[in-house]
Amino acid sequence: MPYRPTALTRKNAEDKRDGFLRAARTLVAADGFRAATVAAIAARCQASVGSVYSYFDSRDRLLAEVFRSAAGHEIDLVREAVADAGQQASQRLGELIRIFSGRALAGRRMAWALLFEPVSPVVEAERLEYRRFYTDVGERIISDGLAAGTFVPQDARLASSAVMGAVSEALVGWIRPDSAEPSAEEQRRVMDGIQDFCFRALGVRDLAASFGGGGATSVQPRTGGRP
Amino acid sequence: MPYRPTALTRKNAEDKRDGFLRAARTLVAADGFRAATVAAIAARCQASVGSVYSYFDSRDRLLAEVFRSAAGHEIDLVREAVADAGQQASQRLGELIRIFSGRALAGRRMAWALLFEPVSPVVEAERLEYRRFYTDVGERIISDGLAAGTFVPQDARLASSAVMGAVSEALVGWIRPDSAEPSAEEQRRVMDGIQDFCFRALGVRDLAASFGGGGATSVQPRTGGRP
DNA sequence: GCAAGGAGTGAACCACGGTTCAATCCAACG
DNA sequence: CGTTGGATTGAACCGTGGTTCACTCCTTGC
Repeated sequence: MPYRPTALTRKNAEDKRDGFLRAARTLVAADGFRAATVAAIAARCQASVGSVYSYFDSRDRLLAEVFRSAAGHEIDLVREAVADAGQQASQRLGELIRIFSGRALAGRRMAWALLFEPVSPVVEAERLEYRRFYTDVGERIISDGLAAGTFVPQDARLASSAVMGAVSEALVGWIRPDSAEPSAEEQRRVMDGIQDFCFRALGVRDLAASFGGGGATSVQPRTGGRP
Repeated sequence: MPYRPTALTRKNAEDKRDGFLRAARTLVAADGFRAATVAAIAARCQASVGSVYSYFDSRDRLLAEVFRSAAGHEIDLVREAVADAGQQASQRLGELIRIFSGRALAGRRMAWALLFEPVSPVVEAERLEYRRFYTDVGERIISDGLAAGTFVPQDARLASSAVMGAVSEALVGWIRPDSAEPSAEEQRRVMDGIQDFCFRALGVRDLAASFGGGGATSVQPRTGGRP
């Protein structure tokens, strides 16, 4: 508020900006981007509509930033999990799939918003990048697995896309806004099913060697008995 | 136009209605549902905006009908191809995948509109049914294959969803409005890749017995040498 | 106190495309 | 011909939600 702009004013301004972002994020997590109107965001901060525009060029940019931050958080978790999973391509891909699905099932509204909700082109551009990240990570893992002979020969990029598609589509029924929340038991079954599906698709060999032997996976390329 | 409503007037009215539907469909096929504004539809029939509303309750219903008809046509083709494919579950699923992908790659704009374009809730409801059809057909085929021992034990519904997701996601990069048209060679590669991926995921056994042995598929659940 | 000027306000504005409806047209009947 | 009434017209209307901007508020420096 003084003449010279800089002081702790800077901090206050940043806090305010952050407040708007956090408010928007909360709204998105609860009811999707659709619900994050400028009026709702402002109201949640006990601020006026106009003040939002002194911190953001437009609603689109604000929402794009919300998307980037929320998606970035998911990405970090996945990246971390994949990094901690060791060398085995199958283990790394398993982590990718499980963390991705687990997070989606845990935060269904947000997952739906990030993955499926219709959004403006500006936000859609963020989404494209976001999806691309997963496809890239998947491709890298699959390429490694291919080189190591863990997977059956195939186009890594195509396979990665297909994996992401399979995961997304298997999830969408469970995270749609009007769908009922799946029980923990169901969640486990879905996640296991997805992983098994993808592992088979990639042609994972000697699963027992990769994992403890118990666990979710029941991939038996040739014999296949009932669990 | 006479007092008594029925005559060949009936036919004329139906023709007109059909004209609007066809016009809308052409617009959708060219630029998606977004482009099918009431004004554009009317203009294409040299009619006025208002006249559209004497044949349809609302734009949404009109577009829903367009969706249903376009999607219905696709469904017929798939149903037919699957029926002609014989008993083998793997063959039937192969047809489903190949016809679906082939059609999408041949009519990219329409495929994008039907599968991915953001649409109003009313049209989205049609889409849900449309996707459901494919998932149902897939599930039935997979169940049959499971019973016959053609596929490895798994949840048929989940697997069907995953297959449709894998197919869709593998295609989306090629049918996005701003993507370049893939060459025939690329199209073949994509379709083969998708089918192989899905077959492996399902754990198709003794492929050579199902098919001629040549062709695209190169599924080797255990041995898998380099091509 | 008082002037300065940045921050905040919120009602008005705008864009957009679907929807309406009073006016008009016109083929068919007597 | 004159009348009838369904078909057609298209300009005006509306709902929605993002965006603007003239005005107020309030802290700071003198």
